[in-house]
Amino acid sequence: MGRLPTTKHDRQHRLQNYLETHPFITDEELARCFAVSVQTIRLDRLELGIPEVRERVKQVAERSFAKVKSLANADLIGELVDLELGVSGLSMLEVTPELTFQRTGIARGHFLFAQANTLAVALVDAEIALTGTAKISFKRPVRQGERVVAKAMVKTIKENRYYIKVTSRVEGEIVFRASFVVFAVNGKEDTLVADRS
Amino acid sequence: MGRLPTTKHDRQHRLQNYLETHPFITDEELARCFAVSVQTIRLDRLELGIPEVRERVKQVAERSFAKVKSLANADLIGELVDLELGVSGLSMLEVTPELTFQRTGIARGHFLFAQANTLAVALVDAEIALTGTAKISFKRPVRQGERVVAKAMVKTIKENRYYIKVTSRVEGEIVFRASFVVFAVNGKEDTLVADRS
DNA sequence: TGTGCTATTATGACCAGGTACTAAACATAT
DNA sequence: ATATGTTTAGTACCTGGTCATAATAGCACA
Repeated sequence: MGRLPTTKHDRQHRLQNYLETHPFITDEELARCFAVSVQTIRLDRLELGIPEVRERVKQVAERSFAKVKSLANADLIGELVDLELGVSGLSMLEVTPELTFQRTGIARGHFLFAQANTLAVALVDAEIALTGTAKISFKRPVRQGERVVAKAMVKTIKENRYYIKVTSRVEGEIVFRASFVVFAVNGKEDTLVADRS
Repeated sequence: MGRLPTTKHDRQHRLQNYLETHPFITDEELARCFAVSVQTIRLDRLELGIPEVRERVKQVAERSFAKVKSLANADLIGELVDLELGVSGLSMLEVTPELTFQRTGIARGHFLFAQANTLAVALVDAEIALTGTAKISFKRPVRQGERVVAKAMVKTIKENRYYIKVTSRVEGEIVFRASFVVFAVNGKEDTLVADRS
């Protein structure tokens, strides 16, 4: 290699890193930013297989477009794999990095809760189901990459109150437990759902 | 107005709608799609104040980039407005459409839980804090547009266990209550956090 | 000292997807 | 026939590139 082995390699490295956090920057701006010519930047991109701005912007747009949709429309957290209305249900949740504390890689508790809660609510055979109370217990932390299987069972139904138990496991080991009281609301909202809108 | 009042107006309307669901389409493609010339499309965009493809793509990219970040990196759900470590804390959460059931406009319970839980965990003065158990109670449904204020108080600390109460209100009215037991974990993970990684 | 090698920069032709402007064709009501 | 609104066409120019070619700078090595 030449006499400036560090320089070029180093610059390309920094370029790559920089573009990950600033995907919307043009070659011209990059050139100014790295104090080299536009052509050098283009050569670097070529060698590194990095597409032009517009392509990068488009990629970001498409990817996060889909992501926002999937996150926003998630009426259900976790994938429903089995459901017998009013009786029992099963849901699976893959612990992706988004669900964890970045520092520790441990899943944030409320996602386990969310999985259990949405499953419990899904079990209820009514137009609208609202969680009333819950007792929950985290047995051990769940880490990135683990697959959480939540199993819900309806224990009792009294009037419009469903008593539901959920147990979440990772490879058979219990990681989370919850008992829910869920209110079934049909048609007009009753006193519980007293709101003035 | 002219003799084709429907046609033009109607086309522009459809154009606008179409672009909301397909923001990445070029004028040429639009022209083919609406069976008019490219110039007509450009005039329509001009009249409607719709920017060119690249600009639209960029907007989508920037907006949803930020959104994904804010959703994914939300180590904290809700905005922390006050915090006295180990004593008490206050957090606010604006109920946006993403947080609600689309059908009813009622906030999904796990977001209220998440707000309370992250607040409780934030209160703990330790390297890592993990929720152990919780009792929660939803007092009334919260709707889109409401602003939930969660107030957390540390009740007791026994060894590494924090007993924390959280009360969430909308305009003074209690909508949610929770009691948490949170474990403080410093340095090496102890038996509770028994994992084999 | 010249030769070779790499890295960098410059230059020009070309492209997509536009903007901005001018002009012409078309339809139709008065 | 003329005025009016709609649509289409054409041109010059812009940004942010690709691709190919060439010139230049810096240093090693024999």
